[in-house]
Amino acid sequence: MSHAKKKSPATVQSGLTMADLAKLAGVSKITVSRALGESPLVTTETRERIQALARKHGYKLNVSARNLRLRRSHTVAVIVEMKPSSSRTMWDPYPLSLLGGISQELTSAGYSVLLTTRHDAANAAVQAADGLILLGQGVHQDAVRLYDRMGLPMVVWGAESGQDSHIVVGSDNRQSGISVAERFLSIGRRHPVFIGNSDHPEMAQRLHGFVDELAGHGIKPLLLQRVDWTLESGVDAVRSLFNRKVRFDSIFACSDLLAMGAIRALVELGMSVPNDVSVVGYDDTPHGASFLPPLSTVRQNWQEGGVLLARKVLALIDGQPVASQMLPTNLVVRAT
Amino acid sequence: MSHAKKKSPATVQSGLTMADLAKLAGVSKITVSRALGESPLVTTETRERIQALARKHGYKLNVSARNLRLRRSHTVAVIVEMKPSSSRTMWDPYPLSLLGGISQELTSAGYSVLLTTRHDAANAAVQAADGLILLGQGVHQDAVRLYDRMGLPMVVWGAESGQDSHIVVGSDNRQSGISVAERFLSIGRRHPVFIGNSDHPEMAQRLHGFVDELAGHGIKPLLLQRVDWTLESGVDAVRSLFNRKVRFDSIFACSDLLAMGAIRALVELGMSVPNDVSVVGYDDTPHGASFLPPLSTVRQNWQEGGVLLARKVLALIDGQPVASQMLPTNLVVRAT
DNA sequence: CGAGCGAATGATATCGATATCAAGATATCG
DNA sequence: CGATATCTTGATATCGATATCATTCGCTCG
Repeated sequence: MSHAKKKSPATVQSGLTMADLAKLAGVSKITVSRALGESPLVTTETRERIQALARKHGYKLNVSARNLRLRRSHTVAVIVEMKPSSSRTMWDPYPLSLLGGISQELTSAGYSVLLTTRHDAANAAVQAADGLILLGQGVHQDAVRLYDRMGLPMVVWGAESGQDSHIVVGSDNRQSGISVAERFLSIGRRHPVFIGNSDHPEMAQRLHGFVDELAGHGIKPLLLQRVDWTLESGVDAVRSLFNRKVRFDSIFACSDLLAMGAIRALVELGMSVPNDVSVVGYDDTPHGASFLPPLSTVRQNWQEGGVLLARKVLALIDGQPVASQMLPTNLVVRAT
Repeated sequence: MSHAKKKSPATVQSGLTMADLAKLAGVSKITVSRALGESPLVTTETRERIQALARKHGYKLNVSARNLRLRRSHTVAVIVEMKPSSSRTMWDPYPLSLLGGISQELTSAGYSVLLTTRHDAANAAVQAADGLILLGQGVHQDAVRLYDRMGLPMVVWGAESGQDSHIVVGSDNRQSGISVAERFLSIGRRHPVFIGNSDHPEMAQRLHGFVDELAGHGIKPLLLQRVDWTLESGVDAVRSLFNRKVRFDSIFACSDLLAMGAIRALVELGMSVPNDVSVVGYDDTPHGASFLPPLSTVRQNWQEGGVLLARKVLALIDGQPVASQMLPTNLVVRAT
């Protein structure tokens, strides 16, 4: 019966199995499996013969079958927080760069990248994943905890919260805050303002670094809480400072958009950047570099972050010990 | 022998199979399969009983096993062109929005989204996919052809080239060009300039629409070829126009960055926007909306595009007839 | 020269789900 | 009331790869 499968080789879309290859090579299935799997159990000669045969006939491994037998999916699920509207995350470039790094690293390790949004993550395929990478979960610590309970190897992009059981990879937000503070101090600024959302873990870290470093010099910055990271929000923030007649000479904004908005408002209000007020943004977006005046900002290395995220999950899957890690950032000093 | 598997239910990580469920319910595996698969072949009563049991014990379908048996992967591979450096595609927001739409639609149809970069696409998992979606392949028609040969259902984001065998979904670039032309004509502009890369299929379509519509009014726009879509490139373009003493009164730039660069150069050269020169950009980036003056631009609906891409692949996989489709764009008239 | 050893290969069972066909239970009809 | 149609369930084979144990063959060494 099983010999009755006479598929015309070109008709059926590459329906070549190991059994077929085995017959062609005059060996058994298992030998084919070993030959293709670089097992040392077969002669170099047979291995090469079979590999050549496989190449010639365009043999393709059936991933499902292998995964079934091996009881692993060779898949890492990447869960991205994507809000449906034009909110920040949706427009921000960073997930894509991160994704690039992740995809590159995982694929070259023979893993697949399964992309899902937070809402869909109950998916059977996600639950079958060998590991999990969470992106953009910043505000949703509860979501993180939810996935944590799935018991899978998991790495999260974001800020270290100290109390979490999972591995975190992110930019060194705290150090960023310190660097900006140092910069402000070095150019003699004494009345700094921080614009951002302190409820957001990553921004909170920046704030802490900023505050702590300044405190060492007896300076207490003003926190201007802003939930939106839009340009308008930056404009608005500076106006409110002005209306409240607050004295300030430097601004650390948590996004380039906020920073540019702030600068615009400053200029409108007759102040000079950077003479009267220094401004530093965050993210090093292309707009910032071309802004007038060119924006000083903090740059994160997304690509490398993605690679690191991937390496950590793989190590976890492999049972190796893994630690959280924060990537250094660069303070890019331009004109502001 | 096969009865010897006594796994302690809590120890093994959710190692519950249909066979286990069957034993618990006192039925056969196949009945469980049918009950969970909403098959009409089982009584409503048993179906519900088994579903409840499955929920209670946290049963999880083994995707590999099902895919193996069904000879399909229930997976659509999304191949994204991601250049390693800080090139446009890397930073552009659009792939993420597209990805959002794709992921949403595919996941809710029970499919998985396999993310890969162009380089990794020889991957076994990709070749096992039931369908392919290509993003950001704009310039690389050769790449498209390569995947086309895999013989999988395939949908490409981009511009319709007329000679291709595959399905294309994209924004109606040609209509966009027409709309901008109409706009320029309606406000009495007679010396329009197009800034962009005519080698890029999507931009070429915009150019054609633009040129054709203007030709109907006896006007021939000037094409300013620019490979980079940066702000600097826009500045540079306008300067070169100025140096060549070209007369112009309107600019259609193929990206918001180009447009903003152009405007900056215009202002520097003492011209007024929009009094002397009208400018329209492309993409409706958040920066553009907040630009001073607020940028007029063409908006594409990425999210919807993603959903549409997904629906088309699914239809193709399903064997239904499918046609290419171009999504309408919106000309957002602001101050420029 | 035969026991014993290692290298290379193979036969079989198995991973977990579903298609197919068979069979038992129940209902319907003349 | 018996026969056939319908409904529900089950036994078995199967998808394609790999782990395990068995087997074959050639070779070394006492």
